[in-house]
Amino acid sequence: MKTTIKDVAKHAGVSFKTVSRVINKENGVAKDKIEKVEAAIMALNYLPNQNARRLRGKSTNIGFMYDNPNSNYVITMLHGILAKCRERNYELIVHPCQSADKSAYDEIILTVQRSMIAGVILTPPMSEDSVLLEQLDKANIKFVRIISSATPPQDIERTIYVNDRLAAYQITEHLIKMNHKKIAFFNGDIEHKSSVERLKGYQSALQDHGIELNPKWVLEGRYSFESGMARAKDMLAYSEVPTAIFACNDEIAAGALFAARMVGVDVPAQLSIAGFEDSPFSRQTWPSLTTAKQPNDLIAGHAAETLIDMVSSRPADEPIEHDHGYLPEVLVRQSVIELPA
Amino acid sequence: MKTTIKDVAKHAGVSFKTVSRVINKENGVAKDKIEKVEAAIMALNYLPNQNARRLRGKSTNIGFMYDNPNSNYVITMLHGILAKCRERNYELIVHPCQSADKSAYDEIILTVQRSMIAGVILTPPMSEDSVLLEQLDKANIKFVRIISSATPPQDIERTIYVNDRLAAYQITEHLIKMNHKKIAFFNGDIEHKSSVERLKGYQSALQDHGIELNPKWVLEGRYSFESGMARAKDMLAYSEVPTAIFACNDEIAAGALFAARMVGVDVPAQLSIAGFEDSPFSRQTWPSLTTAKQPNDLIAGHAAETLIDMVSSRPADEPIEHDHGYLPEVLVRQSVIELPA
DNA sequence: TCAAACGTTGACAACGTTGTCCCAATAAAT
DNA sequence: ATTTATTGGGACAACGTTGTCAACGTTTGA
Repeated sequence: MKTTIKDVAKHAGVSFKTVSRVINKENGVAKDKIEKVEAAIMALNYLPNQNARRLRGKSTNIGFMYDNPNSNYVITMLHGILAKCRERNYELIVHPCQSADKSAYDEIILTVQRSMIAGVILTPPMSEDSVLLEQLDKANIKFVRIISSATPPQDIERTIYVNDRLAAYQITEHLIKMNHKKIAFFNGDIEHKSSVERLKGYQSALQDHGIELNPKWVLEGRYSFESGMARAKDMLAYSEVPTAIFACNDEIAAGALFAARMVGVDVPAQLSIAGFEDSPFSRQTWPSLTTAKQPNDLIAGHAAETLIDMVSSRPADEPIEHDHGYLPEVLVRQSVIELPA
Repeated sequence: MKTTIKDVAKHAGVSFKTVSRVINKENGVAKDKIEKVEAAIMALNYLPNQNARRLRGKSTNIGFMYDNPNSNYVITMLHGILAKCRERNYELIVHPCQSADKSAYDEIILTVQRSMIAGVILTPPMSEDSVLLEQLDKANIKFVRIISSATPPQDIERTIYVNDRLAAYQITEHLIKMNHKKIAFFNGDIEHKSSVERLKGYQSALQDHGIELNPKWVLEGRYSFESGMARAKDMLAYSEVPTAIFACNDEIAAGALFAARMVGVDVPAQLSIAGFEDSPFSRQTWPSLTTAKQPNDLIAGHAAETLIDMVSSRPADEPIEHDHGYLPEVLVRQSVIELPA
């Protein structure tokens, strides 16, 4: 038998409404009663029934929708979001989905409505699909999204952005400073904005350092080990082989590493490889991967905070500045070697 | 303005209770009315308010508590559980925790009570902590746990078990069949029952094949890359070096692989390495790891199903047979080589 | 001294659903 | 024809909370 607000009221010798006031920190309750009520709450180990609360008032659920095969990314985001939810006493509905199947969108919207979710957090690639965003707006569902962008997006109040372009620029620049001039780029899924951004960063770094881009060395592909392996195998059979590969993420880099080993090319002695994302295994390959680390926990926390502020309709404490978005940090490890000048 | 059950009733020309009956598939409603009500539900795009439902009736939340640093494991379990939850119309509260900090237990129990969670799913290592289990029982919280065991546990009705011992036996046997006789064992966290079980499997495989166990080759450690690397570095400096390593999981194996490469030992030519768990990266190391794959999605789904049956207090459809628990499957890849007989 | 104002408190309705009960209409049995 | 089951469906309470409003006692100002 659960203890209810009325049990507390009886125990404290007040009406149950007064107990409600104390719980919700409304003002207009005498101090001695507050103490009595709090004592009663302690004594009875009372916990408000969230369902009743939600029935009467507003929803305190938010959703996390994702369509990303990378476990590590998802878990990091999840933990960042959960931490904020606990802090703010919100509950999280986790909802993995396949955005490939566009009928999934209806299902998402249905889920949101059914679960009385106040708003959702979207991550790439779903966060970049304008069809989905429009549908959400039409269904009047609030959301905060995380995207890849080099400049503040228009809807900055509900968008957290990560400056992949600048980070890719820095990685490329790092390769150039190590005297690499023949630098290949292995792209990820072209539908992901991050891959486009990373390519742009690569391109402008080359340009700024007066290195001509060889289009044969810019390879399309996917964000997968297999893609990296296949592209590297192709490329290593070229008549002119680059001295370095900038892979759009660590999986691709690991695939390239694997292929290099298969055909007997030594990394980094004969070929340098850089990745992106700082996946856990990037530290554990041989050689370990030079890569860029994204502060995903911070990003997720920020997104959750923004969403909760939005749906609890109280003004955000102090709008967090985003002058340049979140900037991944370059991690120098062993897979890139310096060439003689 | 949300549409409620009464709007539907008005639209269908029946009382709202009848609508409730239709929704809950209670019998005692004429067919024509059922059709009318269903049409009205469609027309108004009505969705029952879950909070009101839960307030009146039982909780439809279950919890997933975990304390496992392995993202891939967690995500796989999560998805297995979520799939069942959707099917059965339950909601999942995800709750990562640090079981190291024993005060976390109170917090878990508090969370369960606050969120009106009907029951929780526990994974190793938490699922093996008798203190936690006792506290849950005392707090009258239902749970289903997943553990490592070679025989059916006493509380079989709320325990799903994975036969790590037999799988480890099979991996070891595989090594023996490849003519390895000097086989080292790199253990994981000794507090995890899985590591104890895997060690036992290793031991009895050796015994059954008349190979004497060299205690110097059984090394304590943790379930981590660093542990595998350190142990391998130590071991490769021994006067007598084994021809194969059976690592308690893939991370350890990857660490050993890394160390071998560091000191110039060729894998698999000079040293075979087998892992355990089939982590995604185990396919992507060079050479790819021979390992054992656990059917984690099935296991998680089974756990969720068992728990939901338990808390919805309806007898399980047909109790699923577990004669020997779930058996991981040996995956032969490249990191183990056959020795001349 | 009385009225107005204030701070404090409680009675009651409402949220949207499900469970209980009971009544009406029909079918079956006498 | 009358009674007895059986079925369908409605009225109402209940779940545990918050919002609204009125009433209370006390202080303040005229």
